[in-house]
Amino acid sequence: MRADARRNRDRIVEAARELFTQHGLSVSTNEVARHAGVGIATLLRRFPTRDELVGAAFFPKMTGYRDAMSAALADPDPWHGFCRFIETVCGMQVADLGFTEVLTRTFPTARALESQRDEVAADFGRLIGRAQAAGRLRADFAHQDLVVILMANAGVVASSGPAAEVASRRLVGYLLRSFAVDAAHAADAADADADAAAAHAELPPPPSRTAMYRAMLRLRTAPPEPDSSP
Amino acid sequence: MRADARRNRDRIVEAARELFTQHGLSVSTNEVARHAGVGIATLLRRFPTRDELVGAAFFPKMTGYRDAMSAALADPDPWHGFCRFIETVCGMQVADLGFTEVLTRTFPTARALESQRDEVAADFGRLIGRAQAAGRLRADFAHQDLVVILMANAGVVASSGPAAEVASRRLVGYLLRSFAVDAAHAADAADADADAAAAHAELPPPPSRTAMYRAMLRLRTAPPEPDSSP
DNA sequence: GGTCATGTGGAGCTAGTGCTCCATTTAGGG
DNA sequence: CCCTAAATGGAGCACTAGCTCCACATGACC
Repeated sequence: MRADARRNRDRIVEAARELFTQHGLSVSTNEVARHAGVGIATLLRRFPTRDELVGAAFFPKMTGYRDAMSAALADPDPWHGFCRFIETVCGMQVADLGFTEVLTRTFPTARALESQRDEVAADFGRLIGRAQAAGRLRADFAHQDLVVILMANAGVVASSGPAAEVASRRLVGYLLRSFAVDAAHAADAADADADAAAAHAELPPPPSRTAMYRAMLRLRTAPPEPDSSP
Repeated sequence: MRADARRNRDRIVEAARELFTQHGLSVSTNEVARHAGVGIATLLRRFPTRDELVGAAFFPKMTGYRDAMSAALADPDPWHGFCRFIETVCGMQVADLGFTEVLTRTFPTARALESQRDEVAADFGRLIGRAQAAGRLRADFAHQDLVVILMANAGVVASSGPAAEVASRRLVGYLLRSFAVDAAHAADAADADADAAAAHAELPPPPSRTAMYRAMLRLRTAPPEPDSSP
């Protein structure tokens, strides 16, 4: 790759990062090119699809996301680590309008981005397990709930403008309180899980993992029947 | 008003209702006119601003919203009424993509719509008061939290496609659990409020009412200083 | 320093938006 | 049944979007 090409590529990514952060993913391709000081053609040649541009722009942020997970798993207090992770990630959504959307979608062609997301998803299972084993996270918390949390927080961030930070904190505060095992029951510790689940059977079931994955692909239709005939 | 004009007006409102429900408020004016079988000019003459069209299209839904509040206030069990209201309204969001947005915005020029919203807001204060007095709703629940809930649920509905119903129920389940006074503390009843608030001081503060109102106006900037000099 | 593959920018295409203007049609009171 | 005020619809305006094409320029290897 020629030096000037590399330089332009970097300028495009930088411009995309800035604009996406401030205005969300809806920013037009033209505007990114203009802001980067390059022609539209240059941008389009480098990033033929929007997903690739998004992937390049948010790769560093996604690394930050993974780091938040590493920190959470390294926390000696599993429940504290769990809470910190949720708070940190929702805070990242508040600070970056584009990342808010990135966390509730999936971009299949941006492989580097998605592989980081997958790592976090895998580790999230471990984080949940530790917090539940410690008797602090309710047994009815499901892996899929992370996506629900991120979508809910995205809604608050997208709609509440300058109040986003306060409103988001409030939502996260409510949710974490709901995920925690009641203080009154905490003494029973680890083996209280079954009890807790039974006592709070009113909690509606989580969506299936595949349903949430399909949602993140922005597929608006039900999955096709595996029937071969029309 | 001539009979054919009235007929066309009704067809426009009906078309808007259908399209907004299925695809959200982003549907173009042209498309509404086409779907209604009238010219663009006819639509524009009847509804010079988008807000007026939205107002006309969602007036009946807003009446349903008010009815949900009436039913909640009529419930002999204040806590049950409170929960039913939240569940019903979030269910209305799931069933109608346009209404989802209507509930997180305000449309100052659509007076009939907004006056119904205001009534509900006023009654919501009463609903909260009753549920708190009954010792079932935590004292730290604030009036403004309704908007936060609606925005959060809107985020889930907007992003989770066919899984919206399940995901929304899950979110609402978590939230209601968080709003409830702990079963362990419930015995203390009404005068436990102060205790409950103190014991759960970790809950972040709610956004101010004016901040949320400004957010619903979709004002993306901080309020201007009341300073007269530039 | 010459050469050419590599890279560039913007004019130009299509498509869709909100909105205006005006020649034509039509309802409905007399 | 007729006549006019009321109502209509679509062509036309200015704008923005994504995306393609191609004449031109420039970096880097020899």
